[in-house]
Amino acid sequence: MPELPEVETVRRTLELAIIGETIDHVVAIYPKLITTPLDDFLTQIKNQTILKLDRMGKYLIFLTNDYALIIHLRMEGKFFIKTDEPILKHEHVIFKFKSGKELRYHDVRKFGTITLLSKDSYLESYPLNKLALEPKDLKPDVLFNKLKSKSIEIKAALLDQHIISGLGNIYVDETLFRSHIHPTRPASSLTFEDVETILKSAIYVLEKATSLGGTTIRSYTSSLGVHGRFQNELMVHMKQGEPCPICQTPIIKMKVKGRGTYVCPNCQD
DNA sequence: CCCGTGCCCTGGCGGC
DNA sequence: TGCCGCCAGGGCACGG
Repeated sequence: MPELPEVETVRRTLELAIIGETIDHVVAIYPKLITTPLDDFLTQIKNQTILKLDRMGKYLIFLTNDYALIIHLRMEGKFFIKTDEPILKHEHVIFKFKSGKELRYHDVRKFGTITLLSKDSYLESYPLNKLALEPKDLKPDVLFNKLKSKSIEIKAALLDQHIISGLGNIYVDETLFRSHIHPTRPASSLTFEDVETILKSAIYVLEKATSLGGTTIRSYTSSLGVHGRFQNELMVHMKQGEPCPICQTPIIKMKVKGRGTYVCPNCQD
């Protein structure tokens, strides 16, 4: 479940390995992950050099001479650097560099997306054109104004990348716990102070998690075998039945917008 | 426009 | 032990 801290960890790790590499060609073993027309994609990406790695919310952006390669890892996407090794079952797209190095996109659930857009218009194009700012860049009054007309639950709103970007299921639970706000509160019921608290909590949680290399739970580990350490800092996520670190009340698990959601029924209301 | 539902996909797990 | 069915979930298409 790569969210902002995991994607940023991938960005930092990959940066060291592929900046300056020139793509000879791409092998699309499972081409459905590529959302732009395949023939164009395969032709345009040839001879492009990786100049910079960026990130917006949960999107990874490889900037080349002429293009922006935009990748969403979704649930389990990850990268590996290899050279002439057998292709594994879940390696779906292989970027072959002129140096002989290979960047392999690995995704058990095949949920990820790979999009190639022109470098001069990618910010104005789907999917980045509708992406909201991430917590550290979002002003409380802007978020408050977006939330005050929403009837949806606050957790659903915080998962909506058009409202605020970078948060996913894990970090929304942690953010709302630290904010003492229940995930099912209608977004419109939040005060300006509540919204300020949520933003401060989100910024803290995301920065702390990023500094620890993200969270490694279940099947997800970042690319290149990097294991995060934020799972040791989780307060409520995956803690069903365990005592709340503040009040000792057992953490409960519930469904919110179809997502597994962990709450302290005493601290959050 | 707003919001809820179903879909994509496969490994892992619970139940029998 | 083996098999079946269901669950996990980010973001989009679709429909009311």
